[in-house]
Amino acid sequence: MELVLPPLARVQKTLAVPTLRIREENRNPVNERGEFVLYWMIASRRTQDNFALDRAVEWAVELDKPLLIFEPLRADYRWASDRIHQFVLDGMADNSAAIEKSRATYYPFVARSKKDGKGLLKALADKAAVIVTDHFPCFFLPRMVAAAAKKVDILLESVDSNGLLPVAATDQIFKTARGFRTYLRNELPKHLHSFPREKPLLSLPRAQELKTSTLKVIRAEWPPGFEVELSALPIDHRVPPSELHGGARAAHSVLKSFAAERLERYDEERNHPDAGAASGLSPYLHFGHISVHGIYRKLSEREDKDAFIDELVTWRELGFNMCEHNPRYARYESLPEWAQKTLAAHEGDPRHPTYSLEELAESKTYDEVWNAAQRELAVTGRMQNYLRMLWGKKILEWTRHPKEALDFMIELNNRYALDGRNPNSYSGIFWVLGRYDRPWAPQRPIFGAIRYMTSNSTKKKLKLRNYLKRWA
DNA sequence: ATCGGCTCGCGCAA
DNA sequence: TGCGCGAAGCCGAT
Repeated sequence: MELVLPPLARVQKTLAVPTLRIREENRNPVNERGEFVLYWMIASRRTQDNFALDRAVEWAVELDKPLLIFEPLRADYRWASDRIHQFVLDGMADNSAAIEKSRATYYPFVARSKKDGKGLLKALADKAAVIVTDHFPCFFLPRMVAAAAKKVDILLESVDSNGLLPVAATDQIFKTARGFRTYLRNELPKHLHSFPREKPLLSLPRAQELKTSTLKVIRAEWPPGFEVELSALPIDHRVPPSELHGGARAAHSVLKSFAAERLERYDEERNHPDAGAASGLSPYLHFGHISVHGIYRKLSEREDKDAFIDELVTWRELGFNMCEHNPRYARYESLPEWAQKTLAAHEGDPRHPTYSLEELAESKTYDEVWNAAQRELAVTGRMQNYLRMLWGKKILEWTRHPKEALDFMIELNNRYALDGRNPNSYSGIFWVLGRYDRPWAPQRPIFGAIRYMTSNSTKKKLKLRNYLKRWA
């Protein structure tokens, strides 16, 4: 049975940010003489339904200081590309428009070189009273926040705006969706009372706005802005921008069309590429352009919401649970025992053909279904959900070792997928190798007891004629 | 089109 | 200790 959640109207709500979501990243004091509260926006890149922003507003009210929202985009992280940059830049334009209308000040910053931006956070911190940032338990973000916490002299808090369940609610690592679902049924009602504000910027105090002179020197050294020539940046230009427009505005229009046109068909048709019943929200969730709370707020009254809510909450937050509590979430060794054992028993099985990473990247296999899925990924930054599973299973079949399959899946997914570098991407990739799954008979070459999938069965089972034509 | 068999760890009931 | 059951499996029998 799915996870069934109540309509929000039936939930009594409070506005304070729950302490479970707040973590002190260092033991430094608040600087009462600081000129502003600094919100360092790194994952929840939005101005609505954002506990971290709410927390920053709480500080601004308490200290009666202005709020500075600093949203940086680095160039030096792995997989930085035109595609990822364009999506984040789209989001910055929306954030700029929203913050312009408020009492807060916006400081978007796009690094022009790999070293550009070094020292900027510290420079801002030296003028600030307290820093609030986002807690995102994946990719390079936890390391970056920990390093920053050491470097600054004031209190740095990170706030978890990831899910309906705060990641700190439990230390338990769930091995199955079923177990997690059972846990959520009991636990989630306790957390639905705390919702982030729909319009937190309206709650800012009347405090004097930030004086332009305060940031004069800093602005001179690190010019703010989000209008930038992508070709001039030291990022991967092989991965072109997606046709998909990023940002909170686009995110809400996708949510609107999903609610109006696709949700009612979602349960029945989500697996069929030709049906176009997917939500399309995953890229926006990844970059924080929309939140699970905002989505739940919009859909909670719908009677046909359960199948989607199970994806959005049970499956999505299962991945956050893993990344938060198992720092080795991206390692082969984090697979369940039975999976490692059965894959090891078949290490010596012959594989043919095998493909190189770049042959796969360029869709140069013999398999038309697989090539289509990979082409969709490479061109759009997305891949139909059922095909993602088949995509991974075939990579396992076509590589020399399951560890190479894992490396290739991570590389291709993080390079091309807008929603790569995210807990859910790792769940999907590791599911291919047995995580959250069970053994399946009969034992097969290469796979052992790992669930086996084939392109022929997929073709029989799914409506994908148009999809194949489109990506041929 | 639908069904059973394949297989095993987890979590709950007893 | 036993038992039901699990993200979307595959295959062959009916």
